[in-house]
Amino acid sequence: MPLDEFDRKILAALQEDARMPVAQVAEHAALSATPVSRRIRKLEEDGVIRGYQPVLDPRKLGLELNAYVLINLDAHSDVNIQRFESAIQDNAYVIACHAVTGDMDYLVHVIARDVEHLSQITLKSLLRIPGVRDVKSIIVLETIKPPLKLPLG
Amino acid sequence: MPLDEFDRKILAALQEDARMPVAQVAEHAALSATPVSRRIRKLEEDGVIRGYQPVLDPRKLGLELNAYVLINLDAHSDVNIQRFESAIQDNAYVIACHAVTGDMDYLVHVIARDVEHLSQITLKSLLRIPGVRDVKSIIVLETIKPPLKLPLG
DNA sequence: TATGAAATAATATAGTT
DNA sequence: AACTATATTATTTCATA
Repeated sequence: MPLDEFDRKILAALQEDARMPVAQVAEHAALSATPVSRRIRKLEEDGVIRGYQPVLDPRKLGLELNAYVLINLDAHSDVNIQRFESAIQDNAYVIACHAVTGDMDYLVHVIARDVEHLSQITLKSLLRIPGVRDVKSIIVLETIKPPLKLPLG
Repeated sequence: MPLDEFDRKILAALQEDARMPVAQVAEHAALSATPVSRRIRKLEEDGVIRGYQPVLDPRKLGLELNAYVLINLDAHSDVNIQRFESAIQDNAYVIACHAVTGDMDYLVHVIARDVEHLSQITLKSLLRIPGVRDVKSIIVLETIKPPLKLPLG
């Protein structure tokens, strides 16, 4: 079940364009369509490919502001953690969240329409989650490299 | 050219599964296949949909460790910035990078096989970029919410 | 100007070797 | 794994609101 060179070439091609026709993926992998089709299905079944997503332009959706918000809880009880993580799941403007090392507990990726909207999300949603002590916002000024591909080497 | 409710429903369906058949997207949007097909193409042409990506499981690719690395430059000359950003583009394990506010200049999302690999990336690649003064690593312990969807409301 | 239904074209999948 | 045949699916055409 480990990936071979064909699988890597297939994944690389799909990372270029997940809607690329199988025949074209096959060219990239120096294979014919049939085995590529079967391999893609196997990669899906094995959970290597978890799904397919459109890459949307946040600006075209009116979402101009990205921020990374570091959050601290005042007590790390199960209830607090449960409540925090559930509030995070429910907030559509929190597009990612990780528990992290260091003096802050969570790193939260927030996307917002503008500064006022970010402020509203921070003050009215994040800071009001019970157990949240402190938040520090890192605001994105410019995206140098957008998150698109994973390394396959 | 602003998005209407149909467009939002279409985008929401595609965010569930970008390979969903047009007929099925059409059901979600309470429309028939023809206009959905045309609307999707228009969304692509307008740059709202920038492309399509497979969602890969990093663990299945042997990438077990995520880190957010904050980086400081010692001088903000054009050369330094140019050199830094170009080095970032060339590094496949840097999967995203933003210029940010605060006392650090950049927030870099690194994905690595393990702690040793992260250490190697930090010491042998990032810290060796000319102009880099300081790095602070925030290591991801657990992903609470994986980055998948953008809010469409 | 945008839709829906039907016809056509493109593409993916299954069977066979 | 490839070739061929079949089945899905997408797109175009055309009539219409």
